[in-house]
Amino acid sequence: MTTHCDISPADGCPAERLLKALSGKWKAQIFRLAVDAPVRFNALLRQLNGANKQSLATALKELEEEGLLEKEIVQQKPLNIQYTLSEKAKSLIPVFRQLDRLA
Amino acid sequence: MTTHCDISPADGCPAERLLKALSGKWKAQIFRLAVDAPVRFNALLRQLNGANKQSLATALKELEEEGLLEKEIVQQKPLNIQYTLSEKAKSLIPVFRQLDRLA
DNA sequence: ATGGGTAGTCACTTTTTCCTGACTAATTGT
DNA sequence: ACAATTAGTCAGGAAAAAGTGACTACCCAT
Repeated sequence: MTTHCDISPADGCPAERLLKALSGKWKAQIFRLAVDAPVRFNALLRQLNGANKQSLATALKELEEEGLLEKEIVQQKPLNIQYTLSEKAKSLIPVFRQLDRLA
Repeated sequence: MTTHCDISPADGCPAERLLKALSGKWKAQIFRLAVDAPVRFNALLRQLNGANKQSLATALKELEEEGLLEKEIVQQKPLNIQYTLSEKAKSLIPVFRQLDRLA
């Protein structure tokens, strides 16, 4: 076994998992917006030109499931929900910046 | 504009491009194998269980187009082609390792 | 000349992903 | 009461990605 992380198991090393987690449509963009500020459903719908409810809902749900975004109900009264980057996600930011420089 | 790289243009920042370039099926795995040694078509077909010619051909072509892999004809006589990581791709390895640690 | 290796391509089917439009359910403003 | 906001869901269709099996073309060993 010469690879730095095993190849056989159903699905790969952490980096590969992350890659997959960010590979659906809109996901990378949502992540980038979330770097700057918490994101919200309808706001995203307006910001991301061409996006639709269904795809955004799926993207948000999956980003949450992968532990990159955290959903929080800010207010119940006038319904207000926001998604923020998890600590894990925040720790990835410098790495992505580095990628921006190199790629 | 608060984003660290512009959101509007057809397709995003370098990191996002890279992400997309590695998001097709088998691509990440091919990349990982190529880190250890040059890869070859039929060898990949055997190494990557479940992979098929068509998908590998596409993956290799696209990785090449994105400037991550370089195709070289080692021998013409008994046909022998290999794909190696480009310099750019090699420069990304430490970043991916970091990702492995954090993700 | 038959079988096996190299590296693919081509047409077609299946699977997955994405998009569309209608609908829910609650709150706020006019 | 009515429109608009919030955040979604659901069924169905279109589009994109992936897989299948047959085929090419060339080389080498038996």
